[in-house]
Amino acid sequence: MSIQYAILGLLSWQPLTGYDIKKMFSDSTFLYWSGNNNQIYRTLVQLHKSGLVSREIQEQENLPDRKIYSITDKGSKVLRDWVLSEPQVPQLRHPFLIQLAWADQLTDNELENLLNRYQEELEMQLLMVKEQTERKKSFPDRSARENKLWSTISENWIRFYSNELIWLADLRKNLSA
Amino acid sequence: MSIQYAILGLLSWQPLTGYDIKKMFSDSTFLYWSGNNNQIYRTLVQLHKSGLVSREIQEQENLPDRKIYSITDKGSKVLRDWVLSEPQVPQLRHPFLIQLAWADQLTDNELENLLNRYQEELEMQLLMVKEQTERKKSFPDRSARENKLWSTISENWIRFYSNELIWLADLRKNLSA
DNA sequence: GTTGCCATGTAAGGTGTTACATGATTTA
DNA sequence: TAAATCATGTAACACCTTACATGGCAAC
Repeated sequence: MSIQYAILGLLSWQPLTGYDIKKMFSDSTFLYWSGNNNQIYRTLVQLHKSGLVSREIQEQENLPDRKIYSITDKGSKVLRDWVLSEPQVPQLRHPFLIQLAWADQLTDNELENLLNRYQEELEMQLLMVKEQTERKKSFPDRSARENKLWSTISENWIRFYSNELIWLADLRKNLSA
Repeated sequence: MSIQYAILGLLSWQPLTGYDIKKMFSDSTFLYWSGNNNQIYRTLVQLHKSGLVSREIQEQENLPDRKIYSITDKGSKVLRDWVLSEPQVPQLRHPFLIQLAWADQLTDNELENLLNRYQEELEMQLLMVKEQTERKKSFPDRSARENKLWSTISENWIRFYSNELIWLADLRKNLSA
């Protein structure tokens, strides 16, 4: 899946500039792209070319013009079709498991050290996601059902890191047994 | 992280051809690359150029020569350094959450249908990972500690999909409440 | 007689990243 | 006076994927 549907989704709420979108990406965990300029600005141009978004240009003094993008009817339809399309299972890229796979060459101390460092990383991520959920002001509130959906999405990430910590604790137990 | 350390890891067990490696990738969940030719054969050439692997060529009649790659001392060192390097938190690409994020426009029926299809996908994946763990003959057994590490790695994937199913059930409860 | 396995490789393109570039305004 | 924010964009390249190409052998 490419970034374009995520952008269409954001625009389905409100008109935004590329800069706004970029910030929303980097503030959000579940919109998992880095939010780099290259991709966002190019995608917006493409969406505009395909008629899925419209563009209003606001001139500014001493700053580049603001280009405010809005979703079109066609864009809304494409978004809806995508939302109804075949759900994909999450893709997990887990380099740490690959490190572990060949970690038998390490001493017990080195291995323990590795596990400790991984645990720290996880705890940091978990904290970050929790904070994000608290703030969450970057996105507007909507219907009751939408609020449920959104809080369940945050919950998904929190559980992911929590479960990973549980798994890690079990790994320690298993190793020392 | 790129595919090269995974390949070095496989070669740290035994000499292999590109074709062998390709099969191991496509048989394995946690080596999460597609195992396509282009990447594997090119990476092997690069590893060879950098002196991290050596290559023995076995001629065959009527078939392309087998190129059997083995890890070198230098390669073993590089692998070890990588295993000891800073663990990275897993990268989760979860397009379904993005679908859900904009799913408020759907009717209750459409949403339920979407959740059902996602559940089916998850159950299929879970089955596949479990079967893989049962078979698991593609990789040789080693020390007791290594066996622990490997079974914990499989366990990580099984839990991931199981937890996702639990989360999905909770989402249903939450929506109907 | 078609499918799958063995074994190599190439072509083309999609998707994503980091870093570079500009330049005024506000904040610490 | 250094950094962050606003706002656009480009360059270069890393990584990964699907599909194409060859061709013999074995199995069903």
